[in-house]
Amino acid sequence: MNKEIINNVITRLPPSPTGLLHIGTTRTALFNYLFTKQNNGKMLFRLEDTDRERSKEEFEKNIIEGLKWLGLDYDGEISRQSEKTELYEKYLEKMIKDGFAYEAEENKDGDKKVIRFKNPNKEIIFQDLVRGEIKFDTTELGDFVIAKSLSDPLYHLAVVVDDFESEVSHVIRGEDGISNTPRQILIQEAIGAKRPIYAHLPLILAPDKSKMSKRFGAISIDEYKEKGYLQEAIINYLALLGWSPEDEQEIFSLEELIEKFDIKKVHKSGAVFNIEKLNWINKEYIKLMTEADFKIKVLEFLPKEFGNKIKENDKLFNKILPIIKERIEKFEDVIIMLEEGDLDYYFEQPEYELEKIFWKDENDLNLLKTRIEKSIQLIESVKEFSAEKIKESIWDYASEKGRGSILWPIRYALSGKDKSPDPFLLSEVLGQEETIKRLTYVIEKINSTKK
RNA sequence: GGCCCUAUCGUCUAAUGGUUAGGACAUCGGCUUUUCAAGCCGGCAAUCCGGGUUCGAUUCCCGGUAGGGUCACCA
Repeated sequence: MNKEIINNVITRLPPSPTGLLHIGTTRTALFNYLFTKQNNGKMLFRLEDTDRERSKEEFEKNIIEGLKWLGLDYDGEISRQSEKTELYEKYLEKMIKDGFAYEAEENKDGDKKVIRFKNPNKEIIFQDLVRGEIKFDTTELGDFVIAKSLSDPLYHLAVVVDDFESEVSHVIRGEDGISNTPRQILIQEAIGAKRPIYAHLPLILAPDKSKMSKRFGAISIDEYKEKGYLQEAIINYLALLGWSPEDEQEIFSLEELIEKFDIKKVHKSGAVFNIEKLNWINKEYIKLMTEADFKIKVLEFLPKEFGNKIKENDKLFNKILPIIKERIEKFEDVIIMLEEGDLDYYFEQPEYELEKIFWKDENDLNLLKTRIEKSIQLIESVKEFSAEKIKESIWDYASEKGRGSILWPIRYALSGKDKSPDPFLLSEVLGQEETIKRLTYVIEKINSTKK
């Protein structure tokens, strides 16, 4: 890694509060953050809320809290464009005075006027950190509108003034900002602002390769949070969309990303968002969680009623936790486990039909009874009730009779499910007493059918 | 449609003017103590097409095609 530290880096995060924190905005924020941190720079945060109709306080809050949750901290105070109309007015007046802008009738019959930029109609060439040289003939842009009135500035004007006033050195934004760049450069030249260095990031694409939109399910960070994705996993996954390290490492802490990220190695083409890979990464992070953290998170996702049941059986719950950990890739899956009845049987004797307890096409009740009785005997003899010891006690017998013939019924008696953890682990978790109780229950069931 | 951008397995990607084109996710198969999960091992799978430059191109150039972005008194 021989990237040189760039001095006086100032980047910015300019979301407009017209929607929830978007996954694309987040990725842009992340790349800005990584670039800024590795150069010891500052990342400014400003809300582009010049559109008062669409800007909402709830979105503002959502974006700020989302970034905080992800750990993407910005420097300094939040700046709001809606609070700086005098500033823009000053620039507008100057531009008009200098002949770079003019007031114009909006339409033939309009009594309303707008302020247009006087387009010099020239070719703009700019260097992009990820794309190289980009050329643009601004003629086709015409005299575009930069403000509805002196006190009502529009996006392009506000962006340029703000970046200039706050001495932004690097503009790192999505590829959809490329076509805005020539306009903004034109305005920069008109107000005598220095041109920042641009880097346009490839877009995150929906599976059909189009820009991520509402058509694609989850696009707000909130939704991922609600589904039980961890912030580290989201960050990690997003970092790998459009960038890759020099080696084949896949799991990174934020610190490692800051160290290894290289904006010059950002790709040019868009990347399809792949939930499967996110799931995998999330699971990797779940594996890394401490038991205590994992427990808190599971409890957070479980319904209250079930949570209460668990609290009364804390020791049992602690034993189930590793089983849950192995089976989920995001915390929402805990709810699925619960709904599918994969949690209940730890806490209460499961109900099931006796026929289901037979291994494959066996069907001899007497034989089953004998085997269960023998199994009970063996399990009763276990002193140290661990999965390993339980297995030892019953292994020879099971091998002799056919493992499925013995182990399936035991497992079924304990879980009442076609699918579950293995019988030894189940026994250990339930404890010797409960295990024997559930096996005895089978005997009772057999006896009652015989009558 | 104009302008701009892009093009390696299904997806994220690595690499190089000469490689068996590598990895990860997904998928398929096997193993691991009966089912499941996890784990381990293995398989399938890609350089968009056509020219040119070159001894040699996936890599460089041009064209085509395809995909995407953008064309507001939104940001």
